[in-house]
Amino acid sequence: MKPKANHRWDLTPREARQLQETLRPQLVLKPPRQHPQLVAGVDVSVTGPRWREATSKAAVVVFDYATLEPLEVVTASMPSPFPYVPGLLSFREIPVLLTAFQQLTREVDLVMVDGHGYVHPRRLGIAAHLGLVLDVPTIGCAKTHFFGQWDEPAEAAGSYTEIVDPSTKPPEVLGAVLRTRESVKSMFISPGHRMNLSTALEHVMWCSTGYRLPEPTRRAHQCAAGKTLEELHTDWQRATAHHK
DNA sequence: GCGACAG
DNA sequence: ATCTTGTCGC
Repeated sequence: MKPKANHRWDLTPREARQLQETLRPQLVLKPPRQHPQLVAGVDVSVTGPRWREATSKAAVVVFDYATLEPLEVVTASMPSPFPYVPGLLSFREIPVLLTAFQQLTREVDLVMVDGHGYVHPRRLGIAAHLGLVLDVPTIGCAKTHFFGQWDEPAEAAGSYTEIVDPSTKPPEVLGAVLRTRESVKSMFISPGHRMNLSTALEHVMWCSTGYRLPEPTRRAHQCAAGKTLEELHTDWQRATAHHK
């Protein structure tokens, strides 16, 4: 998969925020009609104390949507191009992700990103930004709160509450806090590009197979740490056999 | 000015 | 994100 609308990434924080405002109106908050065939999970890890000497490592894992069988794993590595700045995570993590995506032999239908999407001060979290660049449906799936107000959902799996921005004229619904599994810490879900909230929640629940993190994100995190496709496939076969 | 702040 | 050990509970 290659970028369909790439742009410069070596920007100052101020320029980066301006670019986010420029890209914002290009977001499509409507999902495709047909169900996805291939879903990908992505994750980035950064090593090193000072970002100018740090290395970014990315992993992209592709699954068959219907069975969640892992089909392909690609990784990439490069010097960290940007420091961590709240609100500008995409400028730190997307460059190495694009390098990984270019190695993919398949065109995926859906990408689940480790971070927020529409839940963002300028509605352009990393999931939304990546979706725009690749022109692919994306979902933001974050482990912690970043922006907006919300209440804790009930303990049952599938329970959720809305995340709203109270500063808008009427308060805008940005995403949802979702209990992916009973009695675990909830996840922060929001649409990225070519997606809406209700469909995003359905996809995340479908991909949540007994762990707090949905399978694509959980596996991508493991692969960024060195796990191979062969190991993922062995795990999948064991889990599939045990589930029958 | 103060607190919050994805990964 | 990363630095880090053992420990409580289903």
